Amino acid sequence: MARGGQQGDPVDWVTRAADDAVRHAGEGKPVTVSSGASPSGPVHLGNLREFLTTHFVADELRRRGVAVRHLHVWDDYDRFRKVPAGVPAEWAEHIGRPLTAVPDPWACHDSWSSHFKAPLQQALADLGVEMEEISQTELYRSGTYRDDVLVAVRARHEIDAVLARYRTKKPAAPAAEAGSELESQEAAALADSVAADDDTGATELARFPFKPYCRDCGRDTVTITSYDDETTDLAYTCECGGSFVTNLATQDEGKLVWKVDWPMRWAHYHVDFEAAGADHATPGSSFTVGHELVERFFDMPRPAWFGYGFVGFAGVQKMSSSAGGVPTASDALEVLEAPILRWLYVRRAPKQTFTVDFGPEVVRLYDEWDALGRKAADPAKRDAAVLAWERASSVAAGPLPTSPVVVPFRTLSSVADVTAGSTELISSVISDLGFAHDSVEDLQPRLARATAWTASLPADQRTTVRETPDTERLASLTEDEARWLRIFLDRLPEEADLDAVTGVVYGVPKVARGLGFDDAPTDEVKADQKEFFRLLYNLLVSADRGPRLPTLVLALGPAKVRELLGA
RNA sequence: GGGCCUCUAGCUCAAUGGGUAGAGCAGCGGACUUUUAAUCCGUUGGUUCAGGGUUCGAGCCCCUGGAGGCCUACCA
Repeated sequence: MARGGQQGDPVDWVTRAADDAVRHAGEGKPVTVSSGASPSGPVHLGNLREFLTTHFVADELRRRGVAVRHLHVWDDYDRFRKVPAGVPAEWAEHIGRPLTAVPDPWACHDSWSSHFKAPLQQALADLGVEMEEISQTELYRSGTYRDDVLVAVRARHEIDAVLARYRTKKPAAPAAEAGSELESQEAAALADSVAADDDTGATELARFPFKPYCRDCGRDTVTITSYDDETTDLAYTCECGGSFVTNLATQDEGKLVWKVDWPMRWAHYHVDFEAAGADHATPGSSFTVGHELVERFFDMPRPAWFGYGFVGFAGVQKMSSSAGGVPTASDALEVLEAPILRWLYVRRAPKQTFTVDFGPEVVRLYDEWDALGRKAADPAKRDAAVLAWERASSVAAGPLPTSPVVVPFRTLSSVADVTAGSTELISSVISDLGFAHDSVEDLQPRLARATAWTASLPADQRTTVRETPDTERLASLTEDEARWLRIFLDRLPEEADLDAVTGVVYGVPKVARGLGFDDAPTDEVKADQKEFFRLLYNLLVSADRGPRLPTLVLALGPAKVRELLGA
């Protein structure tokens, strides 16, 4: 179909993934797409791809009228692995406990996991992502997976055989090949692995697919000592000294190891599509192993899937308020409108890596977005790029909020730069620049983004308005300079009027040379203008150049200008 | 060892199941009463890393090679 490139709707990766998911579920059946993430730290823009990739597929299905469930699994029953920088060393005590059982070091949430979930949940709401969140802690604890755990435990030998196949490396070619240091390390690891395989009892239990959290100390620092298939009693000892027996059919005190947990979950919820990060998408990794496990032991075809690439960051200045120094979705939303952030993730093929740039590129990004929006208004121009715009700017339920009056981001940020952040003043200057609007609200949400972005720029890229007059400079004015200032102050209108101010700014040197305000400038006047402008920049912003003077003067207001010019 | 991504204009990057290689910046020319990372118009500039193959047609698909980057490799 769609030959000749004539008609036919544009197609992108989302369309194809949605097709795959429908095929997997069966035509006409409800579709389940799933994402998963661990709240072990700040959920950064790389992790966001997990949520958004899945969301776009779910949203496409909703647009088609398909019954779809976007299931988001929080891996909050995973163990706390290490104490990150910036967290008190005492937290080492919690290593080995589930993330939901670790206290929040910042004391603002009820647990470690909530602390990192909460900001992301807000960001996702802003991004229009609707999903059903589930907590592995709650589900494991409530016994939801009991039967699935028993299935995995009964099949543990076969499962281990599968896992072993993926982890056993092919014997490295003759050691005579000398090889690098790395290779000899691998050889050593291989030897260990082979030796371990020869071991029977202890090793087998060491690879048990279910791991309990210690009933006493709550950590997973346990060693399984026996398991009885008849009674489903599992005995373990813990490094804390405890020694207990838990029953897999009646008690819920642990979880499946994660390579088994994943396929179990696919089967339990009948997941039709789940994307995987590049780290998981590699052969022999969790995904490929999981695919085999879900089909052989949980009796379900592997979900449709693809791997997605990583997200890089650039131009991060004062961004990234959260711990870790990596920008999060909330950080990005400070600067980017929600549709634009969505656009970054939908416009590229999933496998492609891309970089989110918080520096000067932001301006261009907004310009391109606005240009694409204009193109999208013409139905005849609907192509893949427009399709990406549609996916980014709205969800099945409707469009995401946009600024009623669209002003170029560059303009907003420049004005914000010189107006010390007062939105009323910005609004007024923007009006004077020719963007009519009824209230500040008409400029939102873009204005707030522009203000935040401008504030994040390094000082040398910003304009710093003087707080007090430059008395030294004022005391050493040349004769011409003094005359210009006198004329300027004399003529400066009290009303904010861009044309009037422009006239004065350019007219001063003319008057000084005996010409009229509206006379054409002579070469001498032009030279004087340069001098005069520099003087004004010196006195207003301590620089030789700066924003266009009429707008700068307007932005500062007559009172401030008079003060800085020594009136 | 296995896998993935990237290589396109001076720079940063587009080109979404093959159909005339495009933008921004920089440069150059011009306009504007205007030094400005807040104006407009025009314009220069590419053997798409190399070599083969498939095709009426390849930046795109296949093979080989090169350079750079990333991921993964029993207990995450």
